[in-house]
Order: sequence, then structure tokens, then C-alpha cells
Amino acid sequence: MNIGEVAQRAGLPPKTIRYYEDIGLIRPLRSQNGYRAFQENDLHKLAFLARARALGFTIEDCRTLVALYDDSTRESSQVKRIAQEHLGQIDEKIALLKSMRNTLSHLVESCQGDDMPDCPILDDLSTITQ
Amino acid sequence: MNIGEVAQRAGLPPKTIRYYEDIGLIRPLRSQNGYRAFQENDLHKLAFLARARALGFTIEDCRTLVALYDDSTRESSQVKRIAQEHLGQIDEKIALLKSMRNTLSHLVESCQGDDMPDCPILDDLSTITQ
DNA sequence: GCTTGAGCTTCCAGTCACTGGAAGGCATAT
DNA sequence: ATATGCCTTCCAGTGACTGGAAGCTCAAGC
Repeated sequence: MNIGEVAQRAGLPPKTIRYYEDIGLIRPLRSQNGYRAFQENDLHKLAFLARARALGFTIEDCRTLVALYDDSTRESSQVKRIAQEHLGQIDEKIALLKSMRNTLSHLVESCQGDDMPDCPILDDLSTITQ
Repeated sequence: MNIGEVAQRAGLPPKTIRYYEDIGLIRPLRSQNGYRAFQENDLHKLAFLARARALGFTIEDCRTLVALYDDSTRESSQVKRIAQEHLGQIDEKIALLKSMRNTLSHLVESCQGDDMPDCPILDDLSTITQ
């Protein structure tokens, strides 16, 4: 498979796949013409990466996960721990966004939104909070 | 005020304040010794920026908001519109994270997390979803 | 056989919003 | 005179790509 096909099937842009090779996440073979020659295994790894990234795992998480994926002697507890840590990070992000949402929606509600310059949003934002 | 004090009071690292000057968000005066000489107005703007960034507005949003802040002939509807758009983006991010959380927590629950290599998390991740 | 166009290659630069570190000047206290 | 701490600029790096240029390869059409 050339990069175009594998990109299609894994759901990643070719640029990203080249980047993943650059940083050592995958090591596709090369054809005689210099083209990358992807095997089934590469495709699965790339699909893996696409899905893990979509779930918000960092590239470094992915590096560990791919290594575990390749390692037949892994313990599933290792994978579970990484996933749980990530779940915790997602929860933190959600909490932060909810708090931001809360503050901002109060501000938006309090603003007239007319042709006058008075704006509680700007007033609040420029307040120094010691 | 020197940069250290203003950093303290606005709640931003000095490095970030210099960066904000670099990209033209603020234009502090200079003392004869070359130090930045911040006025009250600069302080308020920096507090504004700190808070807006903490609420997740992009730098470009901030640029617009600061311009409106400086513009006494602004209409509050302009500010409200930007805030509402941002609120929508926050909602999108929350929805995305919740969906990620959902998928991931199902995976985590289905994984034994023992010393065996079998791991539904890895199995799922490597599945090609057409 | 020649051309055209798509697809592939590498390499360099840019994105966003900082952050770290080096090298050196300035201010104040001892 | 020196030590310290704050200030300055400049350069480089982060994470995870993304865009674009210049050039090679391949398959199809004439």
C-alpha cells in the first residue's frame, strides 16, 4: 500500500503519517522507487493512532500504547492505568470548561447587547482579582 | 511599575507580558534605563488579558476585545457576539470531551487490568472504522 | 515516444501561545 | 568591590501537525 491508500483507510492525512514516521511511531518499509510500502500491520497501527489521538491521548501516550500493542508479554493493567490517567485528565478538562462556561454565560446574560458602549463583560474582564 | 510588579498584580508571568508586547497587545512606555514603565491602564489591560485567556478566548479574540475595550464608541452587542461565539465553542469542546470520556470509560471498565496481555482497550483502538 | 496529471519524495517554514535559557545591563545593599 | 536580584534582548524549543516548494515516479492518453 502506498501512503494515499493507507491514509484513506486509517483516516489520517498523508502529512500526518509522514510525521508519525519522523517521530518514530511507525517504521514502514520502502519500495525500490523510494515510496513507503505499508503492510497490514502498519495500517492497524495507524488506525490505532488515529483513534487514540481522537480520544485525546498525547503522542507520548500513543508511543507507550503502541509499544504495549507490539509487546505480546504486556500486562493489561499497564494499559488500563494509562487509560485511567487519561480519563482523569479528561475529567479535569471538562470541569475547567464547565467553570469557564458558567462564568461566561453569566456575563453574556448580563450584557444588554445593544448599541450602547456599556458592557458588563468588559467591566468584569478588566477587574483585577487579587 | 516595572514588569515584576505588574506581573504579580495582573497574574501573568513577565515572559508572557513581554510576549504580549511583542505581538502588539500592549504598548507600555519605557523608562530612561530601558525598563518597561507600566501605567494603571496597562495593568487593567493585562488583568483583562489574563482573565480572558483563562476563560479560553484566543489571542485573536483578545485582540478584538482589547480594541473594543479601548473604543469608547463601541456597541456592547459586538462584545456580546464574540462572547456568545466563544460560548458555543466551549460547548462544542465539552461535548467532544464528554463523548471521549464516555468511550474511554467503557473501554476501561471492560479491561481486566491484570497481568494478562488480553486488553479490550488495545483491541478496540486497533480496529479500523470505515 | 511524449506529455500530462496525479501521487509520491524531501525539506523548510509556519502555526499557537507561550517558555527556557544565555548573555549582559541596572539597582541596591553590604 | 561585590553580591543579589531584577531587568533587557535574542534565540531556540514546545506539541502536533500543516502548507508549500522543488523535484521524482507512474499510469494513461495521444
